[in-house]
Amino acid sequence: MSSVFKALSDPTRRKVLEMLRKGPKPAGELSDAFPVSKPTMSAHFAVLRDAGLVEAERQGKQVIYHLQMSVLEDALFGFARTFGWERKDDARQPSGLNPSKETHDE
Amino acid sequence: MSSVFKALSDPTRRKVLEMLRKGPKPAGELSDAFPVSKPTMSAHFAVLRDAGLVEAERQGKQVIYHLQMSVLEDALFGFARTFGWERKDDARQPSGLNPSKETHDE
DNA sequence: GACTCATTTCGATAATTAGCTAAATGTCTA
DNA sequence: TAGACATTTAGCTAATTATCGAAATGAGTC
Repeated sequence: MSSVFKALSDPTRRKVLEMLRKGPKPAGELSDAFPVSKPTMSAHFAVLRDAGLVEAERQGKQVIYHLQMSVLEDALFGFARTFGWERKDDARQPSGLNPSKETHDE
Repeated sequence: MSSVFKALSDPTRRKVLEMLRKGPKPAGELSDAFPVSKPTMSAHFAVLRDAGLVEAERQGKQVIYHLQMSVLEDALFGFARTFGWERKDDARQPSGLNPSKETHDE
């Protein structure tokens, strides 16, 4: 959970996630949208990957990044829920499913 | 917005916010709940203050910290909304009120 | 196999962070 | 005003972060 919020604490990374909202995109296309070097963007991707917020899929020469909505969802609303907030259309699995979903804090 | 997520990226600070959920508490009482020094906790409070997530009120010798729910709410759901999620009982002000509410990103 | 393209890894640097102890500040009480 | 108490500031260190250019890797193409 910390790693997700850490990932979200950078505006570049938040914008990357927003770009991926519309669908998977190659690293290069994402990188081109920001005024920093490719290696720097690659480091940002690594932070997002480590937080589980995106997944990388090699496709020929390119690496395609996919947004993992559920991870974002779980962190955001999991935390919000401890403050008594709920989201509309809460369609979480009834408990019993989702065996070891790493819900623990830290 | 970055500063809020940065503040939330530390488990100690998240737990402080959760403790404050039940009501305002003095710095000392909050500090005693964690296995780190008072100065370290004071630094955590400063991060939370700078993010606007808490406010400090001097009351005699003590400093009482108050949770600013609305700031947490705005950051969490403001971001969630860019992903198409909504919160139950969304009672935000109809637009036109809340003149310069600092909604800009970064 | 050599070239090119897309991306990541390496190695470096500057800035930020979390933590500590010791010292300073602010406020009440005797 | 001298203590005592609650908290913060100062000064330090070790670890992490964001950034870069250069080099390495992986995958297709000629």
